[in-house]
Amino acid sequence: MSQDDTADSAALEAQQELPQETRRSAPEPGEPLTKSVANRLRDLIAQDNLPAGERIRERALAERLQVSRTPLREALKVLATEGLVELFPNRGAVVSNPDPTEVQDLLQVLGVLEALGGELACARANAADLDEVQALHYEMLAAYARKDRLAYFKANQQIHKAIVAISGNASLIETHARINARLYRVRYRSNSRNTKWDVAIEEHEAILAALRARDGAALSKILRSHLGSTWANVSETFEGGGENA
Amino acid sequence: MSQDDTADSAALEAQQELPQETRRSAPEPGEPLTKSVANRLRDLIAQDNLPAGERIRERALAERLQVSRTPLREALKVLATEGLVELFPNRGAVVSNPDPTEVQDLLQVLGVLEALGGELACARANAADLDEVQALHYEMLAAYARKDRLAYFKANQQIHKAIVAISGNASLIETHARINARLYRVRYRSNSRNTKWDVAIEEHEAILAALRARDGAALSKILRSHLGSTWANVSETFEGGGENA
DNA sequence: TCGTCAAAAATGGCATACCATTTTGAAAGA
DNA sequence: TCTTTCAAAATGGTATGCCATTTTTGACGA
Repeated sequence: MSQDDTADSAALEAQQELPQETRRSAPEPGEPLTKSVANRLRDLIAQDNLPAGERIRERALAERLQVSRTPLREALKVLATEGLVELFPNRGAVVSNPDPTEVQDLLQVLGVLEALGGELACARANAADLDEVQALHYEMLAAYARKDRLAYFKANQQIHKAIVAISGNASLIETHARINARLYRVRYRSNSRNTKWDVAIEEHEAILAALRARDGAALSKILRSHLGSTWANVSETFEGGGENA
Repeated sequence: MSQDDTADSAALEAQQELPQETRRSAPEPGEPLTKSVANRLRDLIAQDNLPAGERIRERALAERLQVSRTPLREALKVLATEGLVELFPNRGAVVSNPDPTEVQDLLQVLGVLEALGGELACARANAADLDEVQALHYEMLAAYARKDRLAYFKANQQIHKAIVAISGNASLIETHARINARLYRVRYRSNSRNTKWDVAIEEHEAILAALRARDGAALSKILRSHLGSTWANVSETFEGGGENA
């Protein structure tokens, strides 16, 4: 596990900074335990704190999370529905570890979802929306300049999320987030290894331009092909080192 | 509730014939109760046997299904994740009843999913695939000729499902099915009321032609606009009689 | 040394019990 | 008659216990 050090240390960093802007340090009062546990599990999975491919022991994990098995089991069912874990009857749960084909499929779906998001965003964005995306873009450039991979990755994710959010289509937003969550770990690893940031930056410039020009068709096209580049990066990761079964 | 009779009697018919080809009469041995219960609930919801908008009593429903609350609750969490029911902390679950905006959003997403499905299907379909879709198309025409709304509806659904299935993209197939499930009830109602079958038939002819010609771009476009017609029908239903809160 | 197999331990599946919150409904007051 | 109140009932949330299945293990035999 030589060249994984970068990825792993970055993953360690991520333990403090949570994916997206989901801080779940404070479990709101009155919030059902099941929901809280599900959120915590999502974070543990995204940050690779719950080893992918390994069997999940309900009793042990329940104790670790300081809850009984009931809410934990309910949460696991939810995560299984979301595709983050797989359930094997009478044989427990395992954190999903998508193979290259699955990742490719997921990216393809994500592509058309973002394409739709971009199309709608061009039609609906107001000035504040555009400014916010622009701001996120600058944040990403800042992270790029500092070669801060984690910050870069997160800003990048937020830009795509923001564009989809502008669409105003609740179903699209939710579906996009769901697919994205399933890809999070893989893309994170890919990001921490990949060196070709330049291409992505250029594509993002084009994205910004199309959005500002409200050219829905163009933005749509760019966003879809943008995920093509993502696949190019991710697939390298697969070829490179497959340290997880 | 005058003009609802047609819809309701058709819904009654549907109680015997299950949506899609999902017959769950025989719960396989060894299948977890939670899964089985989730399946049964999906059917109950699709067929309007679980009144939309009404509060679900866990104890009562558990008794009705002859299981304890534990697997029922686990199943409800799953259905909530799928968007088929909504959970209110400490206040139980309710069968989701999408408002017009939600339906529009869902249809929009379904549109790009089917567009992608069609594109991929054109590239991957083999002779048998094409023949099967053609067969389903004829079945639909048969139902049309007999004015058998239920059969027509189901054949229609199956055609779209089949095209997406040909894509071979597992994530797409799953996401498509998930969104479709959320629209099932609404579309069913719309189908049983709507009189303009002709348009849909024509569009389906075009779909078939594009698929046979393996014209991915064309099929993609048709499928997306096809759901525009669906929205036209469904929205009428909303304007017409809103018998459910 | 390796494979087999049965007993024991561990695990997941499900039911039940108990608690906190919500809902109900009847009595009291305006 | 319409509110308000508050206690009883019902409901959802969580923990625990038991059972069936699976996994482990170590003794036995090839």
